Amino acid sequence: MALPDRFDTSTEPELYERWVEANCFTADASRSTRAGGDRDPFTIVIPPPNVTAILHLGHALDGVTQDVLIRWARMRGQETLWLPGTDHAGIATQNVVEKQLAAEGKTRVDVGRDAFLKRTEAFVADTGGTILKQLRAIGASADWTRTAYTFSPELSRAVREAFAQLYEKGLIYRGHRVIHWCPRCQTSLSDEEAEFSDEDGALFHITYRIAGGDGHITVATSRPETMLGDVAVAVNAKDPRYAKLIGTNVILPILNIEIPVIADDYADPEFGTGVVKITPAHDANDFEVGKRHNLAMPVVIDQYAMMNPGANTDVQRVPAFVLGKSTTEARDLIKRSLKEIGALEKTESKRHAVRHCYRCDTVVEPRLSDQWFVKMAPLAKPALDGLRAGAMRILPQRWEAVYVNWLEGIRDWNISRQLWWGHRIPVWYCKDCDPPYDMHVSRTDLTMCPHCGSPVRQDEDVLDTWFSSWLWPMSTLGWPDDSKDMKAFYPTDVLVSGPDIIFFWVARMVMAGYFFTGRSPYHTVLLHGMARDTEGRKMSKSLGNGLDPMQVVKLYGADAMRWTLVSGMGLGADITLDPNDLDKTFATGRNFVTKLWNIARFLLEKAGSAPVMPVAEIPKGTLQRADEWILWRLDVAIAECDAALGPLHPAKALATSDTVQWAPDERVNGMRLNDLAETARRFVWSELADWYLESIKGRLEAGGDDAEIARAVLVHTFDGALRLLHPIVPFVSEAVWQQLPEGGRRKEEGRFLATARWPEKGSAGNYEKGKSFDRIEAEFVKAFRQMKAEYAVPPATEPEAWIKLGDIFTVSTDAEIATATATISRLARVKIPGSPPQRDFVQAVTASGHVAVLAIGGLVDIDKECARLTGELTSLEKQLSGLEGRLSNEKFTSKAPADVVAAERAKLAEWTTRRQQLRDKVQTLCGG
RNA sequence: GGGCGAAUAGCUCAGUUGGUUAGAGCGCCUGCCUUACACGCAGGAAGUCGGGGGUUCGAGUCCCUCUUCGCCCACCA
Repeated sequence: MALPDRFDTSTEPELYERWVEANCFTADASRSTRAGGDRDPFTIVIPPPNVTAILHLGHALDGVTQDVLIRWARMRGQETLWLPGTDHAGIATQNVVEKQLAAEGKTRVDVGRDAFLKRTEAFVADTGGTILKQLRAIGASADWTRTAYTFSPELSRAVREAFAQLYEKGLIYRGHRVIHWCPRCQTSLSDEEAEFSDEDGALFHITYRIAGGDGHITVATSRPETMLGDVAVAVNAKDPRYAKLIGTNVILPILNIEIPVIADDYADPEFGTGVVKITPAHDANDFEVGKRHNLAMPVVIDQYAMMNPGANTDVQRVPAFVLGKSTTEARDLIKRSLKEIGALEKTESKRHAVRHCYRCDTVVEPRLSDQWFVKMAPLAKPALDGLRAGAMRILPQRWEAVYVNWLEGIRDWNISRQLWWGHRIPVWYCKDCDPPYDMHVSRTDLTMCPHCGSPVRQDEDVLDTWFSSWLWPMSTLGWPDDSKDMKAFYPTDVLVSGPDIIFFWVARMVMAGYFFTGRSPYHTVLLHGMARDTEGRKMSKSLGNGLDPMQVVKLYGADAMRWTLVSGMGLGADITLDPNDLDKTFATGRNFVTKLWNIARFLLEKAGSAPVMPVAEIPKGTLQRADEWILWRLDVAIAECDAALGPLHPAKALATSDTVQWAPDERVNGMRLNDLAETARRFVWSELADWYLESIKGRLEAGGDDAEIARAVLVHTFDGALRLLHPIVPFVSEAVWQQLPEGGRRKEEGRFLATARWPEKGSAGNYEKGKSFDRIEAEFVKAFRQMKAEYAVPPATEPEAWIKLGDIFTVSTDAEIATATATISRLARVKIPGSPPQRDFVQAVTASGHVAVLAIGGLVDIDKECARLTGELTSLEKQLSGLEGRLSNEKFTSKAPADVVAAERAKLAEWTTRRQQLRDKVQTLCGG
């Protein structure tokens, strides 16, 4: 059957549907060895994208990486599960819907909580999940029968269970403190959600007069507007400048009220003036100081970051001239006012880190409020121990330090959000009960108080989105139930993600895994890099430098994109792509896919589709040297691909055991997808297509038994190549594989390459002998081609003479090759041998054992050829003398490993021979 | 203020525990539309591996230092 000229990428979706219909991606829990089956499980849970997200390049990178691993594991015969799903994405989704409302001139408060939730649900039902369809388009071989959603009833149940368990063990508590508050989103944020960025600001030096005395002290602050909430100034007790002031009062400018000077180690004598103003309600550190000294905590900034009096305001602390102004306006007004009353000593400009909301980039306001927290230190310990014990590894390994550092300094996690879209906190309050019965944590909804029967009301807040995400590897498999999937697939194997969510997600999942199941949820964390543009900027929607993966799929096909991404990205390294030149950026992948397709076209057109004999059944001795060579190269490629991907599991991981441990020497092995790409490419293109395929053209045309052998070897090796390539380019490899002639292993397997077996080295025999073909390639063909190009031999020149060199191709000793080389050199004296085009080379290595030599006597430039040969000889002699020096150096021979020395000795012999050959050549051609 | 990463051919990047003459893709030059492939074939040019020291028989690889970029963390007002 003839294939079309090009791989029609518009057929990719059809192929995908066929895989799905054949259940290629559906995992069977009962086949897992953990559930009594006969296949080791291999599981990856997808980092769930936001339910309303559209696929961007980051997702594509993440998805393709996982898919390569998943497809590889599947071919390795594992019971493979890639569990897909989405995240309800509390703040992000709520923001989108709020924006829609804003466009209609409404706020969420206008529509009310219930209506807002209905609307958001409808919005998610309508637009959500787009990204999952897009993942199909890039070939993601996920098990869609298990698609999960963090806000589904099942996962919501897991969330409540987790909350309840943590609460019951005293690890969840309600705290009153200063937290990060986003005035736009109107919610608190965790430390991780409030991201730092450096901004130009100023340090204001403000004079506080000493009450009832002379003199003043100077306070430095970057946020003068908060002085309205000052209740004290702090100095360090060890600071001699201020020691005698401790216990006295100073006068807070503008408000003209007296506040005490207190001693606290928080004041750093080295920084600024050594005096710190204390605003307990609007700064997390000041809050701690305030608690230590039992200070009042007047609120002067409201939830919208406006200057307004709030709780604990003992006097009218917000004067009319700033009342109702934003903090930024207020900063200016206060500054002006301080200047007027002569209290502003100076301002110095300074860059400082300002926290921003990670969702809307609004400057975060520290705010005093009641929130729910998770006590993290007890959870962090097993996660640290697990990594140290080798139960888990992070690749690239340098990120392990980041993980450890964060866990060691971990702080309690604020998990309550003042949002509507999310898991409502499963706490009910009873008005009629006295403490401690006023608060009830429940796994089921409560309508009445379990103690007094009074009506109860549920906590208004919802949980941080990440509180559901951190359960993902368990909740998606059925936890808290002892489900079939939990048994069969938990713990999972690899987690693939970007390093930007180590804290948000990766580390927290490990903590949850240990706390709720006693085990790490995965043994390997693979962190890939990010996509950047040619200026090194991270690709993002806001910068407008994004690159739409769907556009790439449309233009070049999913495989071309996958190939470009995989082959272009080293372990953990960022990838640079040019969003303005897609043709150039994806040329690598597009060209490769086309090449693969064309090899298949050749195979089907020239070798036909009749069944071939299994290579292992070909009688010994009937294989040509080139056959053995390509079979040997396939084995080499298989070994290199296996090394690139490394072990599927730690060697010490027993499917049914609770202990998993990476040995130190295997801990950094594998996961080098770009090496897989490079090796497979080299094999199929540089070796199979460029050399082997060219060499058998004549044999195929000649027909007969030898043609059958060539066909069998061609089909076998191309089949092997397709298997190695399939994880990276699933579509084209599958499409081509479907057309391959029947024969050998393929016949016994299923209908899909997607579920065919990963090739094994040496499966068809031992072809080490094929190595000698390398010598032919290097010694003769290349030399011919070079000379031909150098002397500009017209390609159409007909071979004038055929020289019988059959023995050259049936022997491989150095001496015999030397003889052949000399023969050709002698000929060069009168007739320069130019290489034939590849087609002719084919004839050279067929059974005829002929080499074509072109007669171009008139073009011979003996001087030029002599110069070239002499140069080569000089260079070789130079290298040889270095080698001789090394080998006569006793230090080298005694200290270097034996195999290195042996290799050098072998090289010496080889080079010496080559030197002799070159000398002979020079002698013959140039007359000495 | 700490920590991490990057610096290798014009461009984008590989180079696993130190060990042949440092590789690939794209681009470039020469010649080819050779009956699978011009998204291709053959040949070629191109790198003092950021600078400087050091360890070693041997350094792109290990140590120190400097320079330039990038990232993360941190309660310094």
